[in-house]
Amino acid sequence: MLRRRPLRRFAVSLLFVVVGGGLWHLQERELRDSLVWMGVPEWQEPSLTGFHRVLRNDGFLVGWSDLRVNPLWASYRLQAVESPESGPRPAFRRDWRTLWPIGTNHYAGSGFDRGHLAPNYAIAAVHGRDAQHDTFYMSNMTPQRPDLNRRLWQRLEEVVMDHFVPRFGAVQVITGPIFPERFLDNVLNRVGFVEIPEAFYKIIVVPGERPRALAFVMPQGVRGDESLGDYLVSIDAIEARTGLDFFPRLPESAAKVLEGRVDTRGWGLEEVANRPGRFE
DNA sequence: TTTGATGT
Repeated sequence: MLRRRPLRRFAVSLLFVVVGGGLWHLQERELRDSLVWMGVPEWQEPSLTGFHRVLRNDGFLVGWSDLRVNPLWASYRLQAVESPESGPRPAFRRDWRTLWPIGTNHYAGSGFDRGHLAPNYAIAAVHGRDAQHDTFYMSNMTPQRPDLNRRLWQRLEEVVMDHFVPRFGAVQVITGPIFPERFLDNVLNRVGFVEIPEAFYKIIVVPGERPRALAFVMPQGVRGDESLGDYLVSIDAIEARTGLDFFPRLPESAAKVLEGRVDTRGWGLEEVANRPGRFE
């Protein structure tokens, strides 16, 4: 009798681990699903450069690559709010989850900005103060040239929050960096530990029965005053350059329609494509 | 400052 007790104790412990772990997993999946549309992005084929782990933040998810020392994507939902406000700008923050020592001065003197993926203003306005703080994690930053970050990219983010969100009521955004095709060609092109992307993508989806999407790719070397329309691409084109599958749960037939072409009808892009930036 | 870096 006494001899069987350790075994029983082990069985009970195992039960707790399995049930508890299962519950945790379910809850985690639910939380993730609430922050993405049609599934968490996946890599199309197993590869070192595609590997990422998901960092969950307040209001947004980040796919973190320990190899590129970059966020490969950030995903968040924006819905219309009565009076969008962001409050004062928080300080940048080290993120210990990255393991890599990326302090807030990591980009100093490099000629690159600490460019947000999940944006400060829109996340703050929609998801509140705690979420805003999370956008200042260094794990949400990637090296961006100032003329892109402060001008063309800023204009795009402004159009998303001030034009698309009110127009459609809610949108899902996925955004991230694009690296040269061959990993080794760019492996030493870094700010400290952080690999420097050659371009950035942003995908905006209006969820619904018949979802619509608009997608952009913007290279580092812009002036900043270009028309947003010059950078329209299909989602397929972005998947080809990143190796990611952005909406793994979207049925194939729907994906073909949504991802295969550029369709600007109904977005009113021409009204805002040349809107000047805020800081020029 | 709806983006940031720089310098004190």
